[in-house]
Amino acid sequence: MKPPAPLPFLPPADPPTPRRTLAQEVAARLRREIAHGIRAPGSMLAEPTLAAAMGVSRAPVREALLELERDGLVAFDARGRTQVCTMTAIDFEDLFALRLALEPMAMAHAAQRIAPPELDALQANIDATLTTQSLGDLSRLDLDFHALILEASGRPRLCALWHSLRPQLECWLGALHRKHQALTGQVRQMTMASHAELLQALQNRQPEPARRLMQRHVQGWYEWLPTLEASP
Amino acid sequence: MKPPAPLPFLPPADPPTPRRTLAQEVAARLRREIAHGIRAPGSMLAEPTLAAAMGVSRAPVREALLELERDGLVAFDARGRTQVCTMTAIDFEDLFALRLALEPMAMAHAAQRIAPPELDALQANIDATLTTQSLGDLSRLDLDFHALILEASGRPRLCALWHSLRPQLECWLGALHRKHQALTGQVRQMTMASHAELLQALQNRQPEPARRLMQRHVQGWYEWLPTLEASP
DNA sequence: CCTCACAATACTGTCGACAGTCGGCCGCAA
DNA sequence: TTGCGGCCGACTGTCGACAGTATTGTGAGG
Repeated sequence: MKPPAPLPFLPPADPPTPRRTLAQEVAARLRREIAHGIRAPGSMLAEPTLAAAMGVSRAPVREALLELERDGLVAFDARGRTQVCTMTAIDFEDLFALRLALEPMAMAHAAQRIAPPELDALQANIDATLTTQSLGDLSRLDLDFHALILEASGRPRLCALWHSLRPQLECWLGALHRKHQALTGQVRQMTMASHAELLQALQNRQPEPARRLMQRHVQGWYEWLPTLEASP
Repeated sequence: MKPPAPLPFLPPADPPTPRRTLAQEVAARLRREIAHGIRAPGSMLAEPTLAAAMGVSRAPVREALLELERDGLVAFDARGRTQVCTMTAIDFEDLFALRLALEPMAMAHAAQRIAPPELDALQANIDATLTTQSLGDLSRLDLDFHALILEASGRPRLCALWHSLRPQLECWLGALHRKHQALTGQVRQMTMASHAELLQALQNRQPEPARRLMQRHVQGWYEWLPTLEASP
């Protein structure tokens, strides 16, 4: 049917995971909207309304809402209706307590088995941090850095658990950043210094010092963030 | 309209959560079938087949499969088809490493804030353990005991993370138990003794000793289970 | 006998529709 | 004016159907 046409130039051809389903797109969009505060905590998400707004049927929307519930961004009431979760100070503590349990462990594992390409990716992340302009980009790179370490730990469930917390972290940090855009430079400085130390610890390949360093790093954030709240 | 009829006898009236949706029932059934080994690891789960087998349409089945994926019992390939996960020795280590990170932390929190009704529930669990006949019942009560402690910790996310691991634990323990029914008595003895110690530690309300005890308890199981494997 | 092309099959992702149910609003009566 | 009852609307849970696509079996040809 087609003329010979011997691959004029191969099309974009990134078949690894272009498997974007509508449900995933809806979920990604809702995640962004929640993280950006467009969907306020406590507001209801009705399936027909969302479906109409996004030009799809209810099926992908329903699937996306189930995914957001897994992420802890929305909750279903007894009658199945969906509501954007509200983050309290207790949730904040809870979240960081879990980071404090999971990330040092991942760091110890990663120090034992990390490979050069992964170290390069971490270095690239630090380099990219240099040119960020907004706190939004900065915190995305920050979480990416930690995600790389989790993946380098080689523990799939550990990694999965951390990723199930990430959307809530993004949501929390997003709310924080909308109030403190002015601090970008200072935060970037802190982040880069800490991450460079973490990278160095991974290169040294000693699990225990690496674990302790990550413990201090997360603890440091945990103790520093409330000071931001106190001084708007 | 009605004659006086002063509440002849109030109907079953358990409106707390009879909100069983078809998707939840399908998910529960599939979970059981996977834990019991009826759905072998690696076997495919096609939506139309399952829907026909259970007498429902594809919609609840699809929702149930998403839930099972969240539980880590099934996985989707690149084309969206569903496959029962296979558990390897690495997965086993992974799972227990996470218990070792989460449960001692929960134990420390629970020791500080547990209330009498929750202590009673733990005692009732230990009592129920006395009359169990099968390893299946035994491990369900065992996991219930730990779940009660997680809930008593008052950290919703910590609890949610642990619950996301539970189906995999049930699956693993189920496979183990089908091979070692003979050991029920011995296992019951060990479990009851350990759980009584844990309950005592909670009553003492001291976080650090409680944490260390739970650490030893989980570590003990982690080191004991492989010896079961070695001596069938 | 092996290989290649084609047809038949099977499954996923998505859509629109329907029944059941609950909350809210309006009107009516005391 | 206030309390009550019935009607309307909205939303969820579920169903059946369709298009697109990859897989498998089959048959023809070398």
